[in-house]
Amino acid sequence: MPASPSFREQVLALVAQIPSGRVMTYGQLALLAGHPGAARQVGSVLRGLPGDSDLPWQRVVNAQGRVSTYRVGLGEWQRSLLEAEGLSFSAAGQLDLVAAQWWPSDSARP
DNA sequence: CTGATGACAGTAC
DNA sequence: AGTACTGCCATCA
Repeated sequence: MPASPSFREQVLALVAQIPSGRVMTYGQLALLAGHPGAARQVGSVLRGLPGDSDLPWQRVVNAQGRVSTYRVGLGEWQRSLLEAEGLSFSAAGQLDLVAAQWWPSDSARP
């Protein structure tokens, strides 16, 4: 592992801490990773993850509370996983971030 | 090193 | 409300 944790390592570490039934946004992960505004890189990191990764990458959604999968079909799968964890999606396929968004106890929430 | 890229976010219309 | 454009910033060629 690199001596200085890269942005990628930080994001992966944060995603690994997301408990079941909760989600985090890309911008939030970027902020907690120490690089506010780098939300796009968070997506790039998750994009490179293998499908059988141990990381709960499916619990990462965009600021709108919707899944931003880069591949059709994968979004349906991700949505099913989140619903199985107790999350509720609206008719538009969005979930209530106010109730579902999770913040590490280490960080102060707004 | 420079330019292009992108699982986003915020603002404008 | 939904769509379009811009800004941001870490990787990759």
